[in-house]
Amino acid sequence: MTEPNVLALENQVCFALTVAARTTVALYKPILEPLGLTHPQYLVMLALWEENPRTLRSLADALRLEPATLSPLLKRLEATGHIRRERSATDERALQVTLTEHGRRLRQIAETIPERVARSLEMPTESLIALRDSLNEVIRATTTAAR
Amino acid sequence: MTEPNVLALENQVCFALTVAARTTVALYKPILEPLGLTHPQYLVMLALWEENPRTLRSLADALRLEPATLSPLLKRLEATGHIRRERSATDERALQVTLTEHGRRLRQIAETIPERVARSLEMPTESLIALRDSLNEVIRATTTAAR
DNA sequence: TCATAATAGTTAGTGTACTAACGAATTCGG
DNA sequence: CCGAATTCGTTAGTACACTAACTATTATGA
Repeated sequence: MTEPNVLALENQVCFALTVAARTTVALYKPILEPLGLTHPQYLVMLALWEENPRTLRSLADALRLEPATLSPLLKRLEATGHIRRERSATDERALQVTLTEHGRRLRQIAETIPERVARSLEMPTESLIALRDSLNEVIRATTTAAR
Repeated sequence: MTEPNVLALENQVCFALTVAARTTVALYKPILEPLGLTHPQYLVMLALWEENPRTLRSLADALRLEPATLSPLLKRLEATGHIRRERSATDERALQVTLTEHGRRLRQIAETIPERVARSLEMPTESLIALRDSLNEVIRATTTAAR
């Protein structure tokens, strides 16, 4: 019995994690391109389809992103006509993000995306749900540890 | 029984995947900082500790990165004294990457990292192995689909 | 009330990661 | 053996994602 190599690239969860994230995002690229969206922008749209006018801070919390990361991302979404950015009337500090008519309409097309992606992953639905739950466990552990 | 929202952010595997990758990489940051390494640079070192003089192309294949991504990354690793970059004697096109004495020595310190990270994830080893295997399944599906 | 603290975004700078276009070296077919 | 195709890296340009430092606004408390 040989000593397992704890430093072997293929044994690292973090390596599998970063590669899987990259290749999965790449899978979305040709699907999202016709909608004029990148993958992070698509996640912003998902958050807005759930709750429509919401602040940058609210989006940053939901997406687990820093406001500084989201800021230029939202400017691009405004430039492509998906959203409007305007100061909140009640709190001048807050940036209110609102879907445009175009942005709202895109939802219908987007509704077919999850199934198309799941199909190309060629994994049973239960496996994908188990994977998602396992990833959420990782997220919980990593974000509480960072406190 | 309500219709499950297929577009809900929390239901997306791709969202869990990107967040988990980001938060896990963030976990490595304070650990790798004393070694003068970022996380992608650490992965390069893992690949080099497995096989020492190897070409940029070989590294790119092992790390699943484009040569264009790896190129500036290797220049930084050379600037920090972890590796040497030189043309192969047998094929002038190939860039041979070799660990420096410092780079080789770092391996001993690095050997404690996987256990430290696994501990802070607070997940049983079998769960982590299952997660890694599941991620590798995703990688296989996404990369063969891209052919 | 008025200085101070907290909160919301923005900007600047660093480091991946990708595609596309390119130059240089090698290989291969005729 | 010589021109075309292939292969190997590099460069340029775009887009995230982060930290740190900053402005502006609102809330707090002596």
